[in-house]
Amino acid sequence: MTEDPQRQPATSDDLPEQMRVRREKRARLVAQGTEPYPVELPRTHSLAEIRLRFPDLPPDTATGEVVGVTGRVMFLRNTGKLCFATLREGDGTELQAMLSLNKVGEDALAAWKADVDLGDHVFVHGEVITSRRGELSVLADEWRMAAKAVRPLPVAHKQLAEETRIRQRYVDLIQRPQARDTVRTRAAVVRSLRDSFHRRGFLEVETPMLQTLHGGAAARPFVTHSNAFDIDLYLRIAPELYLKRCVVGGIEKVFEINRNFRNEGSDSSHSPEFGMLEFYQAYGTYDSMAVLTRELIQEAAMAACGTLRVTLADGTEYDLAGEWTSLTMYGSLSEALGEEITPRTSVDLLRKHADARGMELDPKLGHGKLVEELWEHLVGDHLYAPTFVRDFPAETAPLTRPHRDDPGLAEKWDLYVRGFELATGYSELVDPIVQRQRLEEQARMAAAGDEEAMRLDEDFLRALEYGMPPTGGVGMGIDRLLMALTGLGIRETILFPLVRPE
RNA sequence: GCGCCGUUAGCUCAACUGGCAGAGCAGCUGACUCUUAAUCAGCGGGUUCGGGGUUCGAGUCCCUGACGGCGCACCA
Repeated sequence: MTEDPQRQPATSDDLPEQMRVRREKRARLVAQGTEPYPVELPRTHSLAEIRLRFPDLPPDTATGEVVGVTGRVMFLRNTGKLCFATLREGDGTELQAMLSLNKVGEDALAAWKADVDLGDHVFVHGEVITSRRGELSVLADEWRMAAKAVRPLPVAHKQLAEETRIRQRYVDLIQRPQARDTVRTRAAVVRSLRDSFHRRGFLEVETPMLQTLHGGAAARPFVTHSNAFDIDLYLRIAPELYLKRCVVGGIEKVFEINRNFRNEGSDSSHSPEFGMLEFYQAYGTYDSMAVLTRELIQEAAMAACGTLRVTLADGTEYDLAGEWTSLTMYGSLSEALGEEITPRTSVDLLRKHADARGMELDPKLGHGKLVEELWEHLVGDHLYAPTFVRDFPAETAPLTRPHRDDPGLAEKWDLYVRGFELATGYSELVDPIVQRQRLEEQARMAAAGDEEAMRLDEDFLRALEYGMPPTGGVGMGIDRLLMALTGLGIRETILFPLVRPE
């Protein structure tokens, strides 16, 4: 490996002044035999434990309770003989440390002033008291460096630039309470989903991320290569075909929470890698799966927000309670167009409606895609309250069972929330002969250059041939569920979204 | 992929039709035993994203590249 001349170790002369100063402080600690990064500190309580234990002390109280605490220094107020610092621990809990000359001694006080910067982790040992102004504090009789920060924190009172927030999420997490809240909300949602499934007897599985064929969705995949097998592999775009193999094998209530990868553009609601939940239930239908989906989301909202009237990032309230609206794609589109649209409506007529609304659409689109495009433009983009949109054009859902009342329709719904698609559910196609025909058609489209068309997965078809029970299936974006519950963009719900290298 | 906007001190941002590159916070030195984004006095800190050009003179104008944001297209 060659050395990049730009990345040679910076001499201290090259560093910004503030980093140079902090490195010098670290070096001084080492030189005088003080470990700037000690392996262990005699911490007795978290800051939160102390706050919990002494919630309401009057000003100027001495408790007699002696503790050892740690925290990151977030504010410093050094006066001549009495110093104050605000310490913060990981969850955002803050506690004041006080260092007075007569308690901690002249040398320790001088060292505090000389060595401690904003951002350092410190250990403070002393009595729990309240200051004259009533601030709960630890009055130090000893302090130690717990971890010296050699890079200054950004100014705490200005919002970080969005790019910096994403590239240096660790700083965002230090500075911004909502960044920490989002991580906790996500954890609460994922945990709630797992709890909900376990209560209902579902089994969690993990299926391949590296696949020899990509399938289960219409999307362009990432390609990688196995040296040992000397074959190209795809990062999965969906777990669907493997979860169906599970159902064939008798795992009749199954779910997976894992990442999907799609080699497509990213924006405020799309990320190249995203969290996906898929679940399948033998003898379920798209109707029963819609009920289960609503329950999962409502339970997740209760777990994460404590209410079904969730408050979004912009302050508005969003109500997830009760039953949700349900409409059909063709019915709502007919209403929006003022003209009856059915699976038999001609491509020419659909295109005429699109042209009349100035929509520029690929001339190769067939009936199904045109209906979906028109519907999204006229109806979907405006659906704010949670809404199930039922009965899609059959041709755009190659893994879905034909509708029991109309073979031109598929038993498929999309759940729309705040103008975006949150989840999609199906009565799954289990007839191996029909499924083979559908996938052969997809393979012809792929051969004709459609990069999103599915490939013919012989092993999947072989599994279906052994007999798959009637099954309902659902896919739901985890990041999108977070977006629905918080009102944030997808790059805020993902802790470390993909960004170009600096 | 296309269009528009942006990139200036550690951080957040100013700088008029081209004319000495600034502020707040942070940092350094000093003062202060009850502060809360402490205060007061003083001081330092810049490859104005990179490369090229126009000009007596470029943060500013032109060309080009990188990165980012927004809109459109594709997608969930």
